[in-house]
This record gives sequence, C-alpha cells and structure tokens, in this order.
Amino acid sequence: MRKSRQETAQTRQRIVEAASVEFRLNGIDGTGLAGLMAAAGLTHGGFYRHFESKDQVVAQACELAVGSLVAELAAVSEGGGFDALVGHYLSSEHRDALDRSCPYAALGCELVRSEEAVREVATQGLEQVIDLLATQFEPEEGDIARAHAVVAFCTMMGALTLSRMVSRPGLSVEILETARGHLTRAGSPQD
Amino acid sequence: MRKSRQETAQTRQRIVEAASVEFRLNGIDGTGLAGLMAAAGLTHGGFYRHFESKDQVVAQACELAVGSLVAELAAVSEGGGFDALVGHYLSSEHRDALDRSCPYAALGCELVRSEEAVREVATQGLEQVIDLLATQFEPEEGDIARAHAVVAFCTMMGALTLSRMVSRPGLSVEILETARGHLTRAGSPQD
DNA sequence: TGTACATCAGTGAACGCGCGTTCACTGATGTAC
DNA sequence: TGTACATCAGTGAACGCGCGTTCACTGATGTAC
Repeated sequence: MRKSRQETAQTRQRIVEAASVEFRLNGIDGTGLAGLMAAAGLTHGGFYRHFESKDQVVAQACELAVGSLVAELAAVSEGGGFDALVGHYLSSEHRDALDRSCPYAALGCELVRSEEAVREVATQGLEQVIDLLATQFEPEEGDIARAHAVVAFCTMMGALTLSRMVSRPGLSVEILETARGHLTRAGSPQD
Repeated sequence: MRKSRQETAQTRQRIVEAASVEFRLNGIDGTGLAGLMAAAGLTHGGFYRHFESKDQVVAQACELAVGSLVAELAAVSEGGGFDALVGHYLSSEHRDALDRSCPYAALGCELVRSEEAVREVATQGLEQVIDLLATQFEPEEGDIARAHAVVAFCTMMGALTLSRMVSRPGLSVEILETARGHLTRAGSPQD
C-alpha cells in the first residue's frame, strides 16, 4: 500500500486542510484524531506516518488557517480597501462559515491554552494581519497606522466571537453592524 | 453522611465557584468532573446530588462568572469612571489572572459551541455589560452610548484574548496599551 | 532496462487512560408520631 | 421532648466510551545492482 512521494505529500496536505476545518468547527479539544482522519478520507492508524503528535498537526493547521486569512483579507482589501476588508470580516456570512473563518475568532481561547509552538504560529500570523491592516492607513504615519491596525483587529475579532456566542439573533447582527459602522467611519482608508 | 440543608447549599455554591475557576483556567472541555470536584474538596461521585449534568454546572458557573464581572466593572467604574474600567480590564494583572477573569475572554470560543442554555446566560450577561458601559457615556444620547458600549467591549474582549495568545511579551503589552489608549482617548467618560 | 529487495503509506486491532455517568453503601439529618 | 424511621449528601468502585498513541501486517513504491 505504499504511496508515491507525490501522493504522500498530497495526503499530508489533505490531513492538514481537514484539521484546519475540523478544529474551527468543533474546537481543538473537541476534535479527535479518528474524526480528523475520517474527514480526510483515511483511517486513524495512518496519522503517525505524517505527524509526531496531535499538537504538531494543530500547529500546521493553524499555520494554514492563518495563511488563508491573510490571503483572503489581502485579496478583499485590494479590491475595495479597508472598508471592504472590514465589511467582509464582519459579515453574517463570515460569522456563519465557522469552518472556514478567522482562526483567531474561531479558536481564540483554545489557542491561549495551546503549547508554545502553536502560540508562536499564532503570533507570527497576527503580526502579518496587523501589517496588512496597517498598510490600509496613511503610510507616512507608521506608528499611528500600526496602532489603528491593532485596535481594529481587536475590535473585529471580539465582535465576530461575541456575535457567534449570543443566542439572540438581533443582538448578533447589532454587534456586527455596530462594529462595522464604527470601524469604517473611524478608520482612515487610503482610497 | 447526610448534611444539613445549609451545608448542602454551601457545598453546591462551592462546586459552582470551583467550576467557574477551573473552566476559565483549563477550558470547559479541558476540565473533568473529577478534577472539578477535587478543586471543591469533594470526590467525584457526589456531583450528581447537586447537578443533572456537566452542562448544567457549566451554565451556573458562567452565570456566576458573568455576575462577578459585572459587579467588578461596576465597582471600578464607580470609583474612577470609564477610564478606570478600561484600565482595569486591559491591565496585565487581568490578563494574567485567567482563573478570575472575564469569562467572555477566557471562554469565548468555547461558549460559541456550548448548548443553548449556556449561550442564553452569556447573552443576558453581555446585555448587562453593555448596559453598564453605556451608562458611562452621555446619558441623553441613548443609541450612541449603546453603540459606543458595544464597540468598546468588542475591543476590550478581543484585546485581552489576543494579548494572552501571543508568545511575544512585547506584543502582548502593545495590544493591551494600544487598545487602552484608543478607548480612553476616544471614549467620552461622564466625569 | 530488469530483477531483487528494502522502504514505508495506510489499515485495523489493540494499549492504557480519563471522560461523564451510575450505583450500592454509609451515616448524619430531617420528619412523623 | 424523645424515639423510630425515611431521606439523602458524600464516598469510592464500576460502567461503557472515545481519546491519543502503538503496532503487526499489506502491498505498492523506491532503490541497488
């Protein structure tokens, strides 16, 4: 049953992609390796041919999810600037698409309790997100742009998490729209 | 070994308090009933004399933690207004005291995946937090005060979570201080 | 290029462990008379 | 108020289950000659 090098690499990638979805959907603690491998179309026994531990796939899945987030936000902002980026992040579509959404909002409090390697991935990704947001503000005011970026992402991430948590749909929408209105009016987009 | 009604009520309260601490410290999924009962000074078998299920103690522990948060924020703001409230919430002391901290920041993404009863407790508590923050702004502008309150809490909760997640201490402090500076300068406290 | 052998991706059973939950038992408390 | 009995808080063993991890086995792929 040995597979070619190319197939092995594809399988590994498929597991990491499935993990990034399952973790965001069910949480890290809430996702078992058997379910994870099943989601990738495999049986659980083969997991350790690709990873040393669950923690290792957590780190790689986070890296993938953070990379997707940065790429997605960059693409949206390229088309419509800061307002489009915020509108995309704070949309009900993003709120409801938990499995493909921002890993900071989907896994926030679990990442806090994760091992160092995972938190380093999260930290580097957050720096990228902040840098991306900072470029949306006036470039000459470097420090102010970065401060705006930090605050904007805190607000976005908090709003998305809280909007998912509340059981009253009206409040959920209020949180998203209030945060979006505040950021797009208070922010100073380039265009 | 039967206990008096008063002792029984005290024991129940002790379990809920231990639960609110253990859940914030280790997460809900990360806390077993045996460890929870041990933290309350009991053995695990007696748990079901007080609660129907783990979910039930989760809801009650959240209710307690949310009540503590509201009371604490109210006390701080009574002494020093909105700026003191924000300074307290976004302090490194609050960041590091995970076991006694804001349950929205400590358990955010786990509450999203919790059962309806827990999310209803979280929702009602969030309304209280928003109301408390809204009273810190000019009272005549009701809608604007509420909008400020919603945005402020999203920013605070997001900042606290992210400041705990990152592995670089400098970035952690930067997040707290940037958010604090933004909120205390942008906010319009009564005093 | 062809053959012989080593490698290893994936399977499925099995490991010990801790989980949430149940239960027989205990003895002090609460209740009925 | 005192006595007899029912109640039930708490203990500790046990339940089935799913967890992360290991392993013998398979057969196709990779390598050496």
